[in-house]
Amino acid sequence: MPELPEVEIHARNVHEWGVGRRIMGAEVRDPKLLPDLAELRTHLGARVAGVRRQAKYLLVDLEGVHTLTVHLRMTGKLVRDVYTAGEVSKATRLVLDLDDGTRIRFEDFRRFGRVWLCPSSEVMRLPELAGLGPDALLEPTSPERLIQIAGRSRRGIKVLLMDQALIGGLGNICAAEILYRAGVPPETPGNQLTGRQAAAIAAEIVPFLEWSIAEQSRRELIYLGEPGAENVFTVYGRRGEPCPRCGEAIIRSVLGGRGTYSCPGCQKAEG
DNA sequence: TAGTATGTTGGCGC
DNA sequence: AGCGCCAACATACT
Repeated sequence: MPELPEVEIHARNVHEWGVGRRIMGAEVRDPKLLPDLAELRTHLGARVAGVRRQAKYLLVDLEGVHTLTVHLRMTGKLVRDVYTAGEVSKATRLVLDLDDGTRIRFEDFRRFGRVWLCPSSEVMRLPELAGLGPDALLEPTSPERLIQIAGRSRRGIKVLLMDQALIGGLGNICAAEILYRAGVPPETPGNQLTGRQAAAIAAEIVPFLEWSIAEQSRRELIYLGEPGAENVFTVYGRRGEPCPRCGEAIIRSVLGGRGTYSCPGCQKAEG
């Protein structure tokens, strides 16, 4: 269930596997994913010119100025295997075969993922991407901007961090972990955030993202909840466990309809 | 069995 | 307008 770090890892993987390679085969196994298979087929033979990430979107630029945009949503993954004729799992929604025998499969058992194909010049005009705020990693949020964003809203700071129109890329895990690092309670209304708190949050965003990317790059990417997954996070998914810093039990609450993990000892209200 | 799920959109009501 | 809440999407694991 990917957020910015997981999508970044996917982007790096697909870059490594695909850049300079020609896409020689495309099989859409779920028409709902990409109804216009014929359009994709017109790009067979095109080289992959580049792979980018914008917030939680993965952009595969094809030679010939078209871009394949992918959103993995909750359970999407792009995996590589060596070309084999025949069996593909039920979760496979798209198969791309490259000219060196590499096969890239889009696996997505919950089928929430989405793919778009459009001229590269129009990518950022897709309704889904047009409303995105600055990317959390590529265009770091300054304390000043965070104060500006937060000050206008009564919503909880965690909900604000997750609002893709304000900052692109942060999801439920990132928001919880960043607020834990910053020592700020997730329910703190934006307009009650102190300058110190805003500065602490802004200072933790990029370091957390870089840590998460590096940490999860060390092994095969397995989402929490999948068999064999290892929870590398400090508070997320750890209700009842002792905080490694203060020893108090991690609590779970609900904010904006999402499970929210925090440490009552380390994240105390100010002012 | 009920609860939970790292995402996003759209609707309803206050 | 802003905000909270809920359902929908579809499936698996505990």
